[in-house]
Amino acid sequence: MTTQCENCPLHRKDLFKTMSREELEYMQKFKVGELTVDPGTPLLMEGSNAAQMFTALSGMGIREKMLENGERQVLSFVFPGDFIGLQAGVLGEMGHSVEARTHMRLCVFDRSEFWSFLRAHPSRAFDITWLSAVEEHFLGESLATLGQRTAIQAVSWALVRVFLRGHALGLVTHNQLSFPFTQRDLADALGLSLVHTNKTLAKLKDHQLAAWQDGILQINNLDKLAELGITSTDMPQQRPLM
Amino acid sequence: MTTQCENCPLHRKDLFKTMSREELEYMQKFKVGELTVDPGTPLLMEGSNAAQMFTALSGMGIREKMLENGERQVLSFVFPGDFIGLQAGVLGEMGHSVEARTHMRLCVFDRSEFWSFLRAHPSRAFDITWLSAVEEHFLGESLATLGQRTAIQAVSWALVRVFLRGHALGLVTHNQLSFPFTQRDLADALGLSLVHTNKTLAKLKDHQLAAWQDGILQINNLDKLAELGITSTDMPQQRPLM
DNA sequence: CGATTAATTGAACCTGGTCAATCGGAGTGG
DNA sequence: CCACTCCGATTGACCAGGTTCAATTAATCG
Repeated sequence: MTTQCENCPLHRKDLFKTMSREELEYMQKFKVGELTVDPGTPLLMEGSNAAQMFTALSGMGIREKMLENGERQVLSFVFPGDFIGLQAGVLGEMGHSVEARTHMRLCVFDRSEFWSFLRAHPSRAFDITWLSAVEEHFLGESLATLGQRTAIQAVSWALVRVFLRGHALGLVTHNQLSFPFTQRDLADALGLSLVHTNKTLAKLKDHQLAAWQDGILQINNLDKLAELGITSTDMPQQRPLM
Repeated sequence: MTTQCENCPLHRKDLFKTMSREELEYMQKFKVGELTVDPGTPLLMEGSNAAQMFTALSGMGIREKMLENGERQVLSFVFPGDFIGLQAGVLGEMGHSVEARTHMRLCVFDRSEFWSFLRAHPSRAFDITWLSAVEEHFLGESLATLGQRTAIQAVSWALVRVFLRGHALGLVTHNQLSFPFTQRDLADALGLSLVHTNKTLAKLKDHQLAAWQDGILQINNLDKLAELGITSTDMPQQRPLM
């Protein structure tokens, strides 16, 4: 039994642009079903020509890319509301893999109808482009992190970004956010070794800035953390939901 | 006197999808003029809400991002055919700056007409999304480079990518390509120090793999270089031109 | 209870950064 | 024409941020 789009728990959140009744109706038509997966389930494979695209409704995941020598780069963390599989949708091939890290519920769209959908609803084409531009923006920031920030700056930056995104989604209570990833995931996202990531996190805890244990990220001093990470505490702007 | 789109030297190149007469006509309408700039001219500023978007017709440039501590990250090199300013066009704010590195000629579009243009021509909306997805794909590769490749692997990867892009544009003669950037540009693109970038380039020259002097990049052994850079020699696929 | 996975910590080591000096070419002014 | 300056490239010496290796703890699970 799939949820009606009008009852979707996401599109009422402040982070997302409100959708008109009409928009909800044709999104409902575009939607072909729902998918529920367990932690560790691969959703899309790098290099694959997937037939489906998704919007994450709940749960979290990871976008990652493997090198031929076995090294892994984590590109970003997947949060509720994220659109997954755009590259397969337009390029016909994913440049990275996507994997669930928690139990996830996803809204499923059919790639074969993507083109006619965009053609019929140009405002949604614009929204897709918007999302893609935001992703590009974020990857640019990540690039600057790996290239120019030191380890402690990078970790601080990452925790701030994650926390703000979680906050915008209303997932933060008492400055705490569920962040169900491993230190290895974060290390591979920042291009740091696991050991050094661990020691850097320990430093942040010592300095009473942030603590991340048992899958819970607690931020004790967001402003100081942001300053250390050479970044701001601006909230993500409202974004469209697919 | 601006060039007619149908006489555009770019859209006949193999790298770009051929455009129908009809497409050429409405691109011609969308185009508001041409811009010619000298090396060093800033085209778009990070954080700005630019009124214009461009397609590079000739010359090369650089996309870059500054951190508040003064560090610079080069995101990518701009080649002929690149669309510039998508972020300003849809997000209303650039996440990076774009600067000319050579004399450049650019095709100019007006942002205020962007939305109505996309609405009127959904196939172009799709192409824009396609370009954005390719950019995202590339930034993902860059992230993997900064995060996972060693210095010599990173430099090799970069030279291979640049060379293949140049080759696809027909800019390569006798395995040589004009690559009018400084070692500092490359260093800031790869997150390496200038000194180490210089020494790494020297190694590649010693090993008879690639030489880059006086703005000319010469590749002596593309396959070996690609292998060292943990990448492939696949040519970029055909792309739309805006 | 053994096996597996994540986190943690110490110690040795090395890739790549920083500092500093030099060189060559291009432009500029006297 | 020469002196001077500026910029990019180059090289050597030293150093440190971060990696690698290795061992331990703790939690989960069949």
